[in-house]
Amino acid sequence: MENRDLSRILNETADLLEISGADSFRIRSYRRASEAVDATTEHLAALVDEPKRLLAIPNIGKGMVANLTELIQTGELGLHKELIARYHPKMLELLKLPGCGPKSVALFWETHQIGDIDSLEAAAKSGKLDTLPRFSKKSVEKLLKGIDDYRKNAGRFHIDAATHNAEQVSEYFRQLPGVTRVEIAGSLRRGRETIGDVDILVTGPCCEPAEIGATMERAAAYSGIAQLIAKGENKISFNRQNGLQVDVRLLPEQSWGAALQYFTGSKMHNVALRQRALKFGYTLNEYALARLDDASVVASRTEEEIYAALKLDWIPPELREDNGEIEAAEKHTLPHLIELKDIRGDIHMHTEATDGRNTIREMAEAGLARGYEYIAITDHSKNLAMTNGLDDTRALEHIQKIRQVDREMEGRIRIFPGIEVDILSDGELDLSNEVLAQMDVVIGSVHSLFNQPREEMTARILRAIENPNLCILGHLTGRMLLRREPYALDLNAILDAAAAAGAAVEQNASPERLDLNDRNLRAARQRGCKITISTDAHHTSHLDKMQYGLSQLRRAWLQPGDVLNTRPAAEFLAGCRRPAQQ
DNA sequence: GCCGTTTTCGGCCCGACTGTTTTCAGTCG
Repeated sequence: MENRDLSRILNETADLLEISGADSFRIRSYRRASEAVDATTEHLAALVDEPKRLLAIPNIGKGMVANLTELIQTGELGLHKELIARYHPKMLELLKLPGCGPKSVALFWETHQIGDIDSLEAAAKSGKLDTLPRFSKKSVEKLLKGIDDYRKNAGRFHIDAATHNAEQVSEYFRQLPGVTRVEIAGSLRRGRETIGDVDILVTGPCCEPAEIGATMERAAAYSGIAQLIAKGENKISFNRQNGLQVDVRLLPEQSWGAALQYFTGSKMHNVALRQRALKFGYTLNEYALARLDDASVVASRTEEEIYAALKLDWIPPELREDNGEIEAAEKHTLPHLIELKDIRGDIHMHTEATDGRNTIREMAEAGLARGYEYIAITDHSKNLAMTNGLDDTRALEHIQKIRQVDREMEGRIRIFPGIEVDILSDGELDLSNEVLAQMDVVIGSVHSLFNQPREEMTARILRAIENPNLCILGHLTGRMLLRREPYALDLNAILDAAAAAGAAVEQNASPERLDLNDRNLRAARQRGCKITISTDAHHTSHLDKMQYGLSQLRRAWLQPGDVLNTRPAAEFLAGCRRPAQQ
């Protein structure tokens, strides 16, 4: 069992305990344990015979070791199972609805035995909920809207979970006899932020007619299959434990390039490419680019050959959306897309001073290990009381500590003092301007405004942009979680104001909170808005998430120079200084 | 349920916002 599965079950147990009205401190213990398991780099299932090492993990005590041992040995947790049985298997899904917390879920269950979204929707529509305390017509309407929004995203997975699963499956196929190549295709290869299902392509001598039957049998024997959906001659489909569907195709080597191109998509890109093929007197499908007249193969072994035969440069998968990439490939004007190695600093991270897990020094070492030239420490401000956010006094002390560690690192990596402040309901920031002026990086966040009407919220952010101490707008669209629709705000007005004021907008690379999608990013660049990317790391391991946010930047055709933290330290700092201050 | 004790029981991050509650519960971060 993987760490993330252990972590998930502990977290679900916490949710269920919360619905059952259990002691809040016990619930918190399960959540902390879940986080601790997720943050551990060691494979915990391998430590099942060494309880002392499990016990050494912070927030894992005797009770949790027993829980983990049970989970690893039996694949189940008694308490988790018992609570699910008491309620409904789909009960936890209700918690994913916006504004629907444990108290409401418990109320729905106690009054009407509602345990899944379909029943909740039916009850809401029939007026059954109107009699419940705290449920007016308006709140029921809001609930129904939430159900609609949720369904739009249901069944989709964040890019990191999909990548993790796809890599595990790929690993299995790579070690099968006669396999020479395994590649992830589909929307995951194109770097979409959420993924409906995963496409994996396999080729090698194992896929020749004499071998393919045996190979398919080996594929079906994979232990990572939770539920087999279909098994044909050259394609197998199955669900993973978490419900993610994976399609694996066994392909002959000679049509590898055509298949990779075809199954990478997107649909619109492929349509445009096939039209272009017709103009040249060719036809394109998943097996080959071939002549229309005599069906002879023009190209099929590699993507490069196929694009070249269509008089096109090879197009990076992230651009294959029929957004002008074919014209650019024809004129040799495709952008040199930004890459991980272009990023010189991760400029949004938290430490143990607030809700991070590591020290300033540990974050700096982790940044150094990833080859960064600088980082910015941006802990929370006081408005986020739950995180022990910094007030003016503590913020000033924190600046001193950050500068001290900066000196200790002796130039191997620079550490800039910063802060993630909250934009308050009046558009002010929640720390004094005297203190903010001493920070190199001030990120303004809209944590507490998420439920505002569009005009209100936009006005508050516009007001905050007027503050010259604000360098970067963070969490801008509020897509903090997959379940939530973006904040209702006038993004264009905000981008215009930010561009005029010299403030940057932030792409948060953490997969569950990719704030800006490719369209937003394109709009930002068109307006000449500064753009940054960072991980919002709360743990050293989170720094690895940079790659996921990067694919959105690539999809927006961004080049290294478009992103502020691809610049050397001095240029980056100059970019953070607002014109009003210069 | 975890942790750290002036060690085996008591403490454990809390403020802003919303809606409908005329005084606060629920949700969120």
